[in-house]
Amino acid sequence: MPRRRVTQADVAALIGVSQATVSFVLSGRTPSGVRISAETRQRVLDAIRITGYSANPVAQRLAGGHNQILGVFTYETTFPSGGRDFYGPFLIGIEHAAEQIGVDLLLFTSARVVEGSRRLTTSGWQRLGIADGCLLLGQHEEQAELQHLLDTNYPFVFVGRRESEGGRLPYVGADYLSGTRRAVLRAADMGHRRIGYVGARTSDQPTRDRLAGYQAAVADRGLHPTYIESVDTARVVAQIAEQSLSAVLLAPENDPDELRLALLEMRIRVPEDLSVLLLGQPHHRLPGPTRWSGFTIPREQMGSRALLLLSHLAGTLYAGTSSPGSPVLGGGRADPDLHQLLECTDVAGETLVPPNGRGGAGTLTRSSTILEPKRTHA
Amino acid sequence: MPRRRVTQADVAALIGVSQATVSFVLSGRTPSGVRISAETRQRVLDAIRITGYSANPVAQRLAGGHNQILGVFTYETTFPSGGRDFYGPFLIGIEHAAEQIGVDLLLFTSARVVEGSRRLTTSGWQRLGIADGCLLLGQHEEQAELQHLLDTNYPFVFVGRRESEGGRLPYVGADYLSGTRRAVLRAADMGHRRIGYVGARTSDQPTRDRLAGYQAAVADRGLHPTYIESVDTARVVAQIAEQSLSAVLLAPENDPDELRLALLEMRIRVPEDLSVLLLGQPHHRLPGPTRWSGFTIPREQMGSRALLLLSHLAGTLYAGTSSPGSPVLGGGRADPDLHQLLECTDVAGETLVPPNGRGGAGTLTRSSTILEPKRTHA
DNA sequence: TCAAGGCAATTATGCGCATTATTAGCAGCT
DNA sequence: AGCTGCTAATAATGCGCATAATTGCCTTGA
Repeated sequence: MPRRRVTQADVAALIGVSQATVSFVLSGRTPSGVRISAETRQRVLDAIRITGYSANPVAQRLAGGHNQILGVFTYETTFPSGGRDFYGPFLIGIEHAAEQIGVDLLLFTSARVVEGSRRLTTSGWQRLGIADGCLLLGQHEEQAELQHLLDTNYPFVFVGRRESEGGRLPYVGADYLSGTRRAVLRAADMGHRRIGYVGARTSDQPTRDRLAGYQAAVADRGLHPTYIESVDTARVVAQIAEQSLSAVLLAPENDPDELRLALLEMRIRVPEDLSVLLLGQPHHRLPGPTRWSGFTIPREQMGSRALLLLSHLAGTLYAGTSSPGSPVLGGGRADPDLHQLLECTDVAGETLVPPNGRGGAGTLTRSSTILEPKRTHA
Repeated sequence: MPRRRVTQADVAALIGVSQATVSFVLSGRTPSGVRISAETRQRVLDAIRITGYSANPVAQRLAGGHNQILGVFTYETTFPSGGRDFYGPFLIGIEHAAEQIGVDLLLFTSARVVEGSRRLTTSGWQRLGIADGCLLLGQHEEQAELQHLLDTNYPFVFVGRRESEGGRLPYVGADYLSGTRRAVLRAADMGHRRIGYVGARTSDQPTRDRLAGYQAAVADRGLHPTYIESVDTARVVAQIAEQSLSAVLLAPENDPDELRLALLEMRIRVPEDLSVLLLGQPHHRLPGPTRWSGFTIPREQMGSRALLLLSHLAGTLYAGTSSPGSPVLGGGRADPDLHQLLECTDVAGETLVPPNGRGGAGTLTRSSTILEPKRTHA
């Protein structure tokens, strides 16, 4: 057993052929009119088995080939120490898919951190090249960086929907829009008429999608939209009371447990006085005992689907020595859809019930005692 | 701006020197009597700044250098989907350290899975070479594989203690032994005389360490050791009653909440009738509401310390263009300790109280009603 | 008998960098 | 002048693989 790793040259020498022949057999491709006889091919394969040869991914990559490594770039720290981790579920899916298709995952943890989020600067850039392609997770991407990505023709896939001119950014996202829409309809069908939306007024895609879904569904049912910006919990509670809402949709940046407590202080019970629908898993802390109604994002599935898509785009799929020779040039000339939207999973939960007193709001008396919040809002 | 990435040759051409000169300036090393004048060095550095050059990690590695990539090999799936993840906390620490020292993390998710655990087979083997070194996490390692690792002189570090002849396996572990010892002493100092140990009878290092700690502490205090093997919860409960224990140490493979419930069925309340000390975070499911006494493993710290150690061993630490030229050959000729044991963190918790009726066990009447368990044990 | 053409493979080259071996230039000395 | 010794750099090589360019051989047709 040689201490040095076995190379294609070793394999070739063993059966008296050239290194190039081994390479051709391995890749299955023969770009320049090269032919390998069935017999030679078999001898090479045997020699590979005997020597236990396995390609050096580094050399493969340097020579312009693929190396079965896919990158994962997270704009924020991948594994946050405080509270629940946001990327965890995605990574579970990603890892699962990676295991399935036999690729390694490269986490770009070395990227420079600017203003709390990682950046794809020139230096970070070069490092991407190690992998055949890269998954991008997080919200803080910059336009310039994306442009660069597109320009270089490097395969990448966003986890999470990304609108772009010409639909040039590939992504695997969750369908917040129809999820939110269904949430509204569920409440409406149960008799709720005053259904509010509580969330941050940011311009990220998920927020836009949720708002669009809310708006559309409310219009559908001839209801009146009520937007509540969630900066200060006390304020949110006050507004809910003022507007005598009987149900609210809660964007995931809210902390539902905190809100519930604050509501309780104002004698508004969930769900007896107020139904609550969660639009995705809350970002904050660990889940409490409450089974919130609403929907969840299929994060694991998003992760694995994204990796699969990326793998297609990167052409990282001839794996073993099996298939005859799928074309692996270009970038994603095959079928996989560049824009995949996954359905959100509705959760029945226990916080959606018919409106109080079966009439609708029944909140008039309550609201009168509540209009002036005791808390000062900083 | 050239579409192609900037290479050392480009930088060199810009100021009219050779590619080798650039390489020398970058690495700071001059193995064979090569000298670079301060002036030239400065010009090179300027050119690098101007062009935005950044090394190609792939080429670096192929040419026998380091590439600031450290591998992470987990014998089990890194991100388990069922229940709580075991590696998570380690990874948090690992990532944090990686970010600090500016290295990327390579997850070997492509390794073949044999009998439910990943293997470092020959093929998996080759892939390790991509990284400068590798972290190993998990219990299912094989002797042969480890031998191979040592033979090839590839830098690696175990997360978790590993005994080995000659102490050749580098690791960063938790001091289960003294942690367990302290747990016993805490109970004894509170008046407990009958302190049992509940755990699996496996031969892994943590179990051996815990048992050693238990044994030593019990002997210290002149107590009698009671070992209870945890296969069937009902049986465990029965034995606890039979032996009229007033406190038990619970190895982390037990599910404390489940045990507590089972105990309750036998009218044994925790902690009134039985004090319980947890020897590390339970492997199973999410933490319940109970604040268990005992200790926790500093998993995050283990992760980051391990990565730091690995980084030393791999010589992955000249980073920027700063230091004059630290020796980077050999393997870990510096100070970092190859065997690091981290102290476990004691947790006061609410399940350790003085023994019932201040006398010791006070369990005689209780045990008589309990001796025959109602459950059949499969 | 010789060119044309297909087959089966080989040789050559380069990816970007680290590193060894080598060279050019010059001062100081005998 | 010629040699040594020193500084400051360059040229050359190889890592292991992918791939373009090329070669040798054999069959076929005229």
